[in-house]
Amino acid sequence: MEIVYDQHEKHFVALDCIIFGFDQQELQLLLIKRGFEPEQGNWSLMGGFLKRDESIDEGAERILETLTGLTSVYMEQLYAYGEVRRDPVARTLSIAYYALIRTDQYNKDLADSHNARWFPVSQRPDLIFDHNDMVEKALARLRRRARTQPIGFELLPEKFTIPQLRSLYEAINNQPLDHRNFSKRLNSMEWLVKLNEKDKGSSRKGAFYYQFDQDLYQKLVQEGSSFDLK
Amino acid sequence: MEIVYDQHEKHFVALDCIIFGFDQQELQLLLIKRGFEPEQGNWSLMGGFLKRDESIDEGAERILETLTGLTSVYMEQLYAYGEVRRDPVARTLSIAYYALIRTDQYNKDLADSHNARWFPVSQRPDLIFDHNDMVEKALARLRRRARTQPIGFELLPEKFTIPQLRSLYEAINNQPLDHRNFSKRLNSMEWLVKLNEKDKGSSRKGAFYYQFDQDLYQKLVQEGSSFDLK
DNA sequence: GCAAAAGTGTTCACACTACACCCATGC
DNA sequence: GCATGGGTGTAGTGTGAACACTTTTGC
Repeated sequence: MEIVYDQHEKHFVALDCIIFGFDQQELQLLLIKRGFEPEQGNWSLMGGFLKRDESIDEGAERILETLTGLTSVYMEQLYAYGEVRRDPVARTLSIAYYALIRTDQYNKDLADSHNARWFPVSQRPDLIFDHNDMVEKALARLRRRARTQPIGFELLPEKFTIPQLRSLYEAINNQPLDHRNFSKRLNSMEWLVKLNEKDKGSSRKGAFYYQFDQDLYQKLVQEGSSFDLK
Repeated sequence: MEIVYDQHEKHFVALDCIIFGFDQQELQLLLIKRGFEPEQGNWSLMGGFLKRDESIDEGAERILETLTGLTSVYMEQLYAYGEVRRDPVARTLSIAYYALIRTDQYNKDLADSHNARWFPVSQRPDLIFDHNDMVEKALARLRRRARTQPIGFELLPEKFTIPQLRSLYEAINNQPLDHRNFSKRLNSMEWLVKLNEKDKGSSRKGAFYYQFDQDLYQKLVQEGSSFDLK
């Protein structure tokens, strides 16, 4: 059957992952040091080639798992990069995905074995090929998404405090937020579940833990309410 | 040099175009009737295969030009589709693009020769493969973009009236707009240039023509102002 | 003079912003 | 008792939504 397409050319298709994390201070990026030419020794995104028997989503998940050991992670397709000479070795398309992971849950040994390291996004090194473009686009996308969809929680532990969440949003948008207004907005969100437990890590008084109620959120969305968190 | 990638598989890469137009009444979609198997006789998006010596953007432009004769059209990459069996003939990725064209400017003979036809988006036929998904995603993207970027003008003639523009926005969002509020908002936009000329086509009184001042808009954006048109 | 669409102004309510004070606790 | 971060309340302002009337012109 494939014969009818045989007049057309085939292409290498890579998948590159922009992996974001949060260390309670700054937004972080997981990068790998290339162990092979070209660009050996330089930093790049984690990537790999698409296989015949996997969808592109599956391919991206496989690559993320190879580096971090994680599955069931928030991941979203970012953009397809297809300049003719973007890869100097051979014509290769790349479909970029970005992922949000919890920095305390990935497999450090795996990451080490790939020479991976976390960098604060604000101090990331120059990357190979068009990977800098990818990171910038991912950042822009993350900023927009964090505003309109409840994805920030993917970067925090299950239980988090409001100051932690605020700190995350400050890191994502790289600007300070008024803590009273932020709390006020959050407290008006029905899907935010207050727990009877405090985090004493960052203050004497302690801050209450909260959880995101995914099910309730879904229900509220279906009823027409929407997420908007500046 | 290509040898280092030879262990990896190559893939067919298609480009599919969601082509939007506006007939002053409804948002339209340019579709083609398949002249070959599989799915012969069914409706689909205009598509084609990526060539070795063109970028994916160039490929999408080529395919649009093949059908419409148009170049320099507003086009944006939408999404990459890569389910393993999305194309029953052979494993083929598709990168979808959407385009906004002026329905009075395309080459009708070319379109006819491809068995193309305009459909109101609300009455579009069922499409082959995953093309329905593509159209839905394109519609969602168009709605969002039209709000935050001045791309609606791409669907109107150079000179347009405020009622025309409103009608376009009503068509895009499929909901009526208050004409006083719409005018008020528009009139507060500096980049809207009022001409000394009226369109008498749709009323006795006639409506003034306007133009979009691209240069001024760019300048205003750089000064930090932003576009927001509900 | 009347029908049909274009154009303009006002009011109201809500949401966002800015801003200041009290609370709980460990040392 | 004091320093540190957590938590709450209020007043002012600007933006968006609702809504009604006048204008122009061809017939």
